[in-house]
Amino acid sequence: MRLLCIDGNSIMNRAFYGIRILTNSKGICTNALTGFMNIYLKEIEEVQPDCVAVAFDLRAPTFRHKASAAYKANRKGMPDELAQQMPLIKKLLKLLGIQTVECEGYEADDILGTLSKAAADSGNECFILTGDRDSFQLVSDKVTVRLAGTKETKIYTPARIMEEYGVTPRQMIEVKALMGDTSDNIPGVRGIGEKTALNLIQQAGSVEKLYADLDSFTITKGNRAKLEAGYQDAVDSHFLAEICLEAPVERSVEHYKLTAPDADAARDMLTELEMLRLMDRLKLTGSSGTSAEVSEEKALKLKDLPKYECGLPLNDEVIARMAEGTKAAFIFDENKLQVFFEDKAYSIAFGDWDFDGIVLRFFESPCEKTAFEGKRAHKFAFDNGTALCGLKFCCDLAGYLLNSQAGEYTVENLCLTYKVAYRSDLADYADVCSLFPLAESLALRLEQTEMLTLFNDVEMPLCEVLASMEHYGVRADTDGIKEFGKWLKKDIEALTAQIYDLAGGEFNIASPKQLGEVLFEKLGLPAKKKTKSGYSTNAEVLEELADKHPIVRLVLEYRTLTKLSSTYVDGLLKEVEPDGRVRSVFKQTETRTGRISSTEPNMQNIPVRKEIGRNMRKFFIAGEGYTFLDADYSQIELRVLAAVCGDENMQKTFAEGTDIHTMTASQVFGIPADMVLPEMRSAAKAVNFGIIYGIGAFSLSKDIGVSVAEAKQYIKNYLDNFPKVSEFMDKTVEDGIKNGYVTTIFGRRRYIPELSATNKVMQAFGKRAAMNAPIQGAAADIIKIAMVKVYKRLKAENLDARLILQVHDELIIEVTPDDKEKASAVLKEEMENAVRLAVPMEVSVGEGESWYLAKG
DNA sequence: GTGGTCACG
DNA sequence: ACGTACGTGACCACT
Repeated sequence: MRLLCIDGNSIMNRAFYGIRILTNSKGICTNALTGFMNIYLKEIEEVQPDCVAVAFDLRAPTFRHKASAAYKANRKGMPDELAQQMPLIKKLLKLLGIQTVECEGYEADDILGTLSKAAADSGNECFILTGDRDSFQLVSDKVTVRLAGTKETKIYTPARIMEEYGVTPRQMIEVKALMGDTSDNIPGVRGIGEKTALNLIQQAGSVEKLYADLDSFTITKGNRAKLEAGYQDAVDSHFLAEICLEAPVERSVEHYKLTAPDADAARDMLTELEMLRLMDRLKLTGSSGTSAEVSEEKALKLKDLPKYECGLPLNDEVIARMAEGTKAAFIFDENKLQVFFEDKAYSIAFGDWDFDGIVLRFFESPCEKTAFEGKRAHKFAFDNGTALCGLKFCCDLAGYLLNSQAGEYTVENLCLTYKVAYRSDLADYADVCSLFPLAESLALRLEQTEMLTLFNDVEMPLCEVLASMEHYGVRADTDGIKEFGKWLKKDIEALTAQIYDLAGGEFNIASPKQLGEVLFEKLGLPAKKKTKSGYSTNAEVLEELADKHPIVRLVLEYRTLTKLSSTYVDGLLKEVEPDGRVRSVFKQTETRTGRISSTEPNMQNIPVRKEIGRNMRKFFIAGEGYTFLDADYSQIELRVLAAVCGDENMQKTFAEGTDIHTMTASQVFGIPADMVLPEMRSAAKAVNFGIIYGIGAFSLSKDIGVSVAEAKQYIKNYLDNFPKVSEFMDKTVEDGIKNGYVTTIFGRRRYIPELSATNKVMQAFGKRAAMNAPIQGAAADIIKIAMVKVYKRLKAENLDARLILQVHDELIIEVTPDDKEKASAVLKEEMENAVRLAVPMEVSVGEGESWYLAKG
């Protein structure tokens, strides 16, 4: 059996300091509870224990099993806010069927020690979950310590401890006896720190052996004196450092088996504490009308589905019954089509007679359709000169809206999450058989979360638009790309030779490791930053070294050219299809903010900022008899910010069409707009970006090359001058912490679990993500809405024009010269009027036969 | 498979 | 004392 022993005090402590104070409406603190349960649930998932024991300290003033009367007397008492939560966590754990253990006169550590030994002795596996390193001495073949740490849980086995400290787990006691532990009030030998203590124990093996023969070990004079002076301290500390393995607690592992929770009582308690997210995660929700119950009925209905009705052949006779008003669910990939219709699962596979014909006739049938990844079907229909009819619901898109960071949207995962029966025994048909009840459960959730409109009006129609874009693709000038590639390769060869020459030998310039060795060791350049695995050699570091040695410039140049050559020239040529076009895949369920992403090839990161790279865009050309229109939103994110926070000054600037960065500069620097210098404007621009990203003084200072103090001042000036922005950001973060998610004005949600992380760095990240998501997300919503409208208008007006690319704030259309004026007007109009906000949206349109030319 | 780097909005 | 702006994807080296 697997026993998970948790150091309750230590984990509560970590949780408390990891999350800022949270309270319910009555002022009861809940942050440590939240943090504890987050860690607990994650660990349960990873460890999969059969038994769990949570140990707590219990201090009795009168009795101590350890000698020192002053033992831990001066350990800092815990703050009230944490102390209040201790009885709550104990109560909650009991209600959840988890055993808690406390023992008068013993610390949590002693209980962990006793239980881990008992478990190991009876042949079971034990995992100790704690936030501090005191328990390392307990590690053995059967006992693993899981250190709930800053970034993630670190796992300590005997080998890991040997690797990190060079001693055995038991020797950790000896080490601690020498170095002491201030937080545990173990004195240790005065003046001996961790390094020395480890070194001595590595040599001697134990305190006893060390003192038995101080002469036979390598010890510096000073340390020798310290050791001689501190003998008694070492002996006392050794006693204190050793965790007790004999605490009088129940030692049978069986005793700690997880039992069924008292769901009603737990629900009441969590309702009282207003910890609804946790309730949801513990799957305690649902006695009254939530999705769980509704789909429970569905689950029953699904189970009635007889197995033998799966896998019937899909033929025209069946399709003929799919009249208007009937409903079908389907899953399609290029190799097969499965359809659930009239309580039976039908199927046809590639290679079966008339596969394409039957698939297309099904797609054209007027029945109402529910699908999984319906974009594939749209694209297949377009590729075959027809269209998919009646698609009402894509489960993957619904799953994405409900939680944009769920990762993989598979039918099975969604069924699991949204409580729909999944019949694995139906093998290949399990997915399609679950689709209807799944869609129903998802639709209900969309309604509850107020995202049904976003789903029906934006994401569903958009998947057809994306399929159409994928269908058309973009024409690529392969000869042009190849020639550019040759030119690049020649330059790269010349650079390589020069670099080898300056380095005094050949090496792999593309290897950061080898490059680091050459620059910082062989050539002795000053190393600025380090990464986990060596010297940092990124462009920022190299840029600073550019004056120090001629090789640095060449390396930078080499990087630029090889990037172009490998990623863009070679990478792109691989993706060109026989008809001379590249067809990127636009992913609709990938980003956490609501943006779409582009792969194979990524058409959203084709170079533009520097001229050399920008040349790549000359090779994306309009098809024969067509030209490009390129439209982009001007400062869409700042406009969104101005609109949602309600700052009149910003709104006025956009309404009047004056320059936002100049206006910001005049506010930040406190001077009239006509006195703003170009440097000031560019600093203000950086501040504006920073605001959108969730600002930090350090990064801003780095970005614009001023001191951190100055950057701080800029930010302060900004927030003082735009108090509405400041309020909006505070409110957003607050909402994020309260709800666990933030939303755009269109209702798109982003859950931000990092906000309740135990780790400060992660939490800070959570806050920045919370501030950014409503802005980046709303901008994504707007262009998505525009795409749907543009698509419809181009069709309705019968223009020979089609959307082919989207780059976050930019749309590209391929159009005949005859229709370009009309299409241009449609593009501008629909983009600018996609939504009505407190500030106008401004769009500029360019035209040209290549992407390079069309983008003004 | 992960980390480093760099291309884009 | 640490790490450091939001969101992506592709390529290379290296384990």
